[in-house]
Amino acid sequence: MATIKDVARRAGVSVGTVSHVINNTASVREETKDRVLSAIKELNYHPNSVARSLQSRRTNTISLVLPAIEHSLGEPSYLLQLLAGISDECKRHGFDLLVSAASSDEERLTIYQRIVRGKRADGCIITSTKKDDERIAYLIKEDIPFVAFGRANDEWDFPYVDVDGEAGVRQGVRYLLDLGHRRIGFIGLPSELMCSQHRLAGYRSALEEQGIELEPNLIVEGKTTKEGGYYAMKRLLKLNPDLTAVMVSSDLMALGAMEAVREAGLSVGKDISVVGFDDIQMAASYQPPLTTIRQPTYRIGVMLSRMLIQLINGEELDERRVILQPELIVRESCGRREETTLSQGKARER
Amino acid sequence: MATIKDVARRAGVSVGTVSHVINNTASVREETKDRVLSAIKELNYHPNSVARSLQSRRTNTISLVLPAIEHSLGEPSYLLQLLAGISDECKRHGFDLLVSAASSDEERLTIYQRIVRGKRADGCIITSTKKDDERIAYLIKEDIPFVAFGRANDEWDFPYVDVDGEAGVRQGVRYLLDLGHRRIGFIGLPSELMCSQHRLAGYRSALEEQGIELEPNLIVEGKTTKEGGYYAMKRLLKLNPDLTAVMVSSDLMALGAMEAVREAGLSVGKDISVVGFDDIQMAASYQPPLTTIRQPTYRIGVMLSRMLIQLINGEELDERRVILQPELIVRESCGRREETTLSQGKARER
DNA sequence: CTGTTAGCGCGTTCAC
DNA sequence: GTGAACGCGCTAACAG
Repeated sequence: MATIKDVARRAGVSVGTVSHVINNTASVREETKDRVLSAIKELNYHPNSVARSLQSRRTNTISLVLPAIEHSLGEPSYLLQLLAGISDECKRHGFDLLVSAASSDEERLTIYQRIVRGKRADGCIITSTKKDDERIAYLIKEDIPFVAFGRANDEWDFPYVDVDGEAGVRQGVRYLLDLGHRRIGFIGLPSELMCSQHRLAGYRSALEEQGIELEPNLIVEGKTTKEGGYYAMKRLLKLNPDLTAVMVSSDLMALGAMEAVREAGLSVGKDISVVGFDDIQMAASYQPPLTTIRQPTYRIGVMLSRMLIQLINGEELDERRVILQPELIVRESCGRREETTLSQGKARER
Repeated sequence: MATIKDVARRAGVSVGTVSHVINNTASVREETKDRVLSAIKELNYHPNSVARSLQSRRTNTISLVLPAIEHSLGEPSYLLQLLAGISDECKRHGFDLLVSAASSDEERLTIYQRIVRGKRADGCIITSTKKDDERIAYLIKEDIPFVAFGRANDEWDFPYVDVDGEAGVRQGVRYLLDLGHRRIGFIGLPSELMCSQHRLAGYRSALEEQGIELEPNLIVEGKTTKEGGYYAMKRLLKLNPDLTAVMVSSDLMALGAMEAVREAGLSVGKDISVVGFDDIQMAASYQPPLTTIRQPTYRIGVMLSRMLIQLINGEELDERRVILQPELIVRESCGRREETTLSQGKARER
């Protein structure tokens, strides 16, 4: 492998000159520049990025630690879109992306420490934040550039990108209200997750707008799996025989919920309208296709990447806290509440 | 940030000694070793991996270029599982993983060149091989360590991992034969793809085993999308009114095929049995759940990673060409061909 | 404009 | 057992 010295020797100049023509860091006479350029070509020379990094104290690399991929298969399309956004924006700025997968939270922290202290990357992106996320505590303490996907504890001040889950759910519930539904259930996420509150708040505010009183019986919580949605829906149906619609906090759970609806001998979209959240890939292919709230996952990735790189470059951030708006995707899992539906609803009280 | 010099000064020894205790590269007196160790701790010192890489001419990093992620959403779970396998095995060997996404083939090549010539990684993994893959040509020419997921041109000799698509399809078709089906269609992939031939061969051999003659009318080809499967199935049904089963070369296409079956007023699993290939996440959740051939994607990732690292370490490869066996996953999209089905099949000839 | 040289942080001889 | 010195490939500062 040719080095800068080889090029210098071949072109009959010094290494300094070669460096200058490579980096445009000083004006070099046309003729010598040409000599250098052709020497580079002949030797098939490419600067060694490691040596560059050592000298510049920059790796031009950012790090991303994914949550245990094999276990989070609930949301593969989501992770991949995020990755695509991050990666594309990295490319645009000449950065590389170091990806690791961790199975536990402790392991994630270990990885960050290794990567960041070992100077393998200039900064990192963290996802799935928790309220008192120890990674955030660590990164702030060590003064390491990072951007988070998701909010956390209000005490900490750090740059993040998040989706407006409240507005998203509000849109979904408003849509159900517009279709004439009044008995609308809500299936929430486990409360330790940062976003569960936001989504519930959206449900609340949509109902309040219409002066509809909140009923505890209409609100249940489930695990973030298909099964979680299934059991949550069963409970909901049992508690509320007159239910005509449900807002579910995640598509995966919505899939389970629809199964429960079918099992109860009811029809999704006719007897019970269902709205999900995430717009996972399966949502569109399911029978019936699921109406849901789409997160701009790719854009989130782009924003995360862009902000982190700005941070690394010492630039001022345009916005330190970015909240992106989700979008209602109307498909076929919802229907207008007809009078007949109502009587039918009563009929199944047995 | 503390360097090795700081540690040496603090411990009252030379940098050489510090290096020795860190890397266990020479025996050091217990007492001095302790002094060094505590100096390391006090200074919160961590070796700079960039400097190490420069010195050792090794980055302990491998590179993976994903196909245009946002476009290949057909198979998100597949990519993620592969990534998980690669990443886990990397971790086991102390390697990091550099991930990039490329939208076109030319871009992929560019990325490999940049990463490999710039010595950002010690080797790379390539996926979705083609018959005359220019990346393979390049990597062989430049003598860069790499492992491919998928076979290619027979002229080239390089290490790869692949799935035995032929055996997989054969299993699927045998299963259909065991259920009594005789008029079994085949929906193939675009022929430029390396795996399309293997899968077709599996179909052929399964039928030949039973002495069933091949009929060109039963074999169609489609694009690797849901729509591709949809149109392919329509053609198949039109050409063969007496069809009772179909082997589809990809789950995504199988989903489309099932839609076409439904649209023709037929029932999947009853009138027409369908077998897919891949076991994408949606396969299990679909109505009806799809019987399919599962690729050991995670294991493939592990193998790729392990082989590449062996290559980088200059070790002899246990196997240079690894073929992994896929597995038939029986779900509900197939049924026994009853006599009634046959008459029903005739009935729809109009 | 171009050449020389001193590091960047570390591993590694080779003396002692 | 330990230390001094050199080199990995490159950039940058300074001379000329």
